[in-house]
Amino acid sequence: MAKRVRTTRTGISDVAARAGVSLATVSRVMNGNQTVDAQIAERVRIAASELKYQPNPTGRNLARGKTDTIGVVVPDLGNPTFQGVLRGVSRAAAQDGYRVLIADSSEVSSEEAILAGEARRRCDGVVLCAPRMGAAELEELAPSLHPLVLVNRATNATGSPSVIVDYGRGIQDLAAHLVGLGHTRLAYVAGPASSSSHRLRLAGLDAFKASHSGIEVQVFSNGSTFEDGHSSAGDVLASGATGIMAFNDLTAMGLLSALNERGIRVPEDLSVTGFDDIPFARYTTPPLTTATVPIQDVGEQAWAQMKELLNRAPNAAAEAGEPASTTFTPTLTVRGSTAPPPGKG
Amino acid sequence: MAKRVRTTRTGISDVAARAGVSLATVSRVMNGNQTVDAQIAERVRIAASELKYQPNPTGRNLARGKTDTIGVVVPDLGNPTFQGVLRGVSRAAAQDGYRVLIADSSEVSSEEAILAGEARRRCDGVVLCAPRMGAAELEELAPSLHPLVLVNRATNATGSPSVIVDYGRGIQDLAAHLVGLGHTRLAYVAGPASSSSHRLRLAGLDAFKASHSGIEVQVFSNGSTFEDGHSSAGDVLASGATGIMAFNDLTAMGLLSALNERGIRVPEDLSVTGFDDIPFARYTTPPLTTATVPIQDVGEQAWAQMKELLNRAPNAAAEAGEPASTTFTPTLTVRGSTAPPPGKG
DNA sequence: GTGAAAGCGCTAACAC
DNA sequence: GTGTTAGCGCTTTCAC
Repeated sequence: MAKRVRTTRTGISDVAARAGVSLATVSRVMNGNQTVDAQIAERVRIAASELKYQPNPTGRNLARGKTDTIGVVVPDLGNPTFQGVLRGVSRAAAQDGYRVLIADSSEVSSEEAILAGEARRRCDGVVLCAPRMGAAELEELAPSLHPLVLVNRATNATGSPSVIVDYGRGIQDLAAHLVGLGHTRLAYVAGPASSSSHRLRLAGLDAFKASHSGIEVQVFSNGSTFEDGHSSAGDVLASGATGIMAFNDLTAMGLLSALNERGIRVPEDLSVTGFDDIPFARYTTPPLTTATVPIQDVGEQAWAQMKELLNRAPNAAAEAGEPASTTFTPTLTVRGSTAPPPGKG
Repeated sequence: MAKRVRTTRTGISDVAARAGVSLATVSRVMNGNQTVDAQIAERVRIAASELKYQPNPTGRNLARGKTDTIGVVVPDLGNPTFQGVLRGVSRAAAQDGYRVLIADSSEVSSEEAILAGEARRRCDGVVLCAPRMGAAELEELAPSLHPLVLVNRATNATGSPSVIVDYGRGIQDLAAHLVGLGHTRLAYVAGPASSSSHRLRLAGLDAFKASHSGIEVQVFSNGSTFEDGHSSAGDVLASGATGIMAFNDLTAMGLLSALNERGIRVPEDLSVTGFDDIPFARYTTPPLTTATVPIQDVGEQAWAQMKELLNRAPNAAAEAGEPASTTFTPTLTVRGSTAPPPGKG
C-alpha cells in the first residue's frame, strides 16, 4: 500500500495544514480538549468547517480501541417484543452517543453464537436476546462477549448483568384476575417448550395452583404464533375451561379469531387473556386483557446496564461482585376480553 | 501512546509468531487468498484456532477503507413500515456479509441529516427513509451520503437509486375496488400533509377522478395514527360517503374502532380500506381490505441497489447515467371490511 | 500550550 | 509463494 494517489476525503492533516498547526492540536480541538489556546482552537475550527472536515470514525476507533457502538442480537426482527427492545436500546444508547448494530439471527439459533461473537468484535459490547439458546451454550459464550447484557435470561454463573421480565408473576396476576372474576377452570395455552419465558410462566402457574387449591389449571402445549393460537381453539373448547390464558397476545388473537369463527362469544362465553401488551393488543375485538410488559423500558434498562459496564475499568469485570439484574414486573391491563364466566355474571 | 503494556487480545502477530510466518501470510490465509502454500496455510489455521484468533474488524476496516456495514436511517423504529424495511435490508445485507447500523431519528426530522451523515461516516453507505424531509434538503444532502439508496423518495437531481412504492396506483386500485362494489361516494381520510406518500395517494386519486366522472371523492385532512383514524369518524359519517379509504392500516383500524363504538356496521353500512397491509391488518374485525405493500421486499431491494453501488468503482458515481429505481406496486388484498353499499347488496 | 512521533491491528504493494 | 514495509486516519504520550 506504498505510494498511491490519495483517494480519501479531507483528513485531519488537511485541517492541520490549513490552520498552521500540528495534527495533535487539531485532534485536541476536535475532541474538545480544553488545553488548547482559545485563539488557536478557533483557527482550527474555522479551518475544519471551511474544509467541511469530519473526523473519520474508523481511524478514531482504532486509535481509541473503542467504536461507540453496541450490538443487539435478536432472534427475529419481525417480533414485536424484540422490536421493542431494539427501539429502547437504540434510543437510550443514542442519548449517550452510542450507535446500535443489528444482528438478526432470523430464528436460526445455531447462528446466534457466531453472530453475537461477530457483533462483539465490531462493537464495544453486546445486548443479547436469545430466548431459545441453551443454558450451557450461553454460559460458555458469555465470557467471550463481555461486556454483555442479557435480556430475559437468568444470569447464572456468567458475570453478566441482565434485565428480565417476571413472567411468572405476570401470569399469576392474570390467573388471579380470572379467578377474581369467578372462573374456577383455567387453561394455559402454552408457548414453545424451548422458550424460557414459557417455562417461567409454567412455574408461576405452579405457584398459583399451590395457593389456590380449588382452581383447575390445564395446560395445552402449543406455540407462539397467531396460527398456533388459532388452532388451539379445539383443545380449548373441549377442555371445559372458561378462563383461557394464551402464551402471548399474538396467540390470544389467533384464539380470539378462531373463537369468533365458531360463534363463541368473548368474554360472555369464554374469557381470554394475552401477554406482553404489544401495540395492537388494544385494538383487537374485544380489546385484549393482558399482562403489560414495558418492553421498551427493558431495552432502555439494558442500555443502562451496558453503560455501567462500559464505564467500568475493562478488567474490573470479575471483581465487580454481583452482576446487576433488573426485573420488570408486568402489570395487569384489563380490557374487554375477560368477564365473569357464564352464569356468574 | 508510546510504550505501554499490551492490553489487547491476541492479534495477527501472535498467530504469525506461532506459525513461524509473516504477518502478511497470516493475513492472506485469513482472507482466503489462494496464493499461500497449502501446508503453510494449514499451519496458520491451526495456530489461529489454537490461539482462538479472530481478526480485529477495526484494523481491517481502516486498512481496507471499508466497514462492511451500511446505515439505515428511519424516522421511527416503532412504525411497522420502517420495521419491515429494516428487516428486509438487514437480512439481505447479511446474506452478503454486511451488517446494519441503525439510525432512528425518533421523528425529529431536523436530526435526520446529521444522523445520516454520521451513519455514512461509520458505514460504507446509507439507506435513507426520510418521508418528511424536504426535497431541497434531500437534494443538498444526497451527494455527501453517496453511496445512498432512497426509500420512497423520488430521485430527482440526485444520482441516487431509489426503491419506491406506487402509492398512487395502490389507492386507485382501492378506489376501483370500491366502485366495482357499487360505491359512488368515496372519501379519503388523508395522511399528514408533509408525507410524500400521502401526496402520491392524492395524485392517484386525482387521476382516478379524471377517469370516473360519476364518482365523488371527498378528502378529509387527518393524520397517520390510530387516534387520528378514530377521531375522523365524525367527518366520515357526516360526509355521506359509503366507501372510505383510510391513509393506512393504522388509521383504518382507528376508524373501524370508532365506527364500532357508534354502532355503525362495517362493511354493511360502510366499507373501509387500509393501506400497507401491516402484519395485523388481517386480524382486525372485520379483517381489513387493503393495498398490500411488500415492505420487506422493499428493504431487500434497497440492499440490492446498495450492493450494486458498492460494487461500482467509487468514482463511477456520476458517470453511471440513470440511477436505478425500482417500483413496487401494491396489490389489492380484499378481506372483510369492504362490501357493496347499503341497498346495493 | 504545542508538536513529534509512536502506535492502534490490519492489508497490500513491492521486492525477493 | 513469502516477507518487508508503508500506510489506513486518528489519539496520546512524551518532550519541549
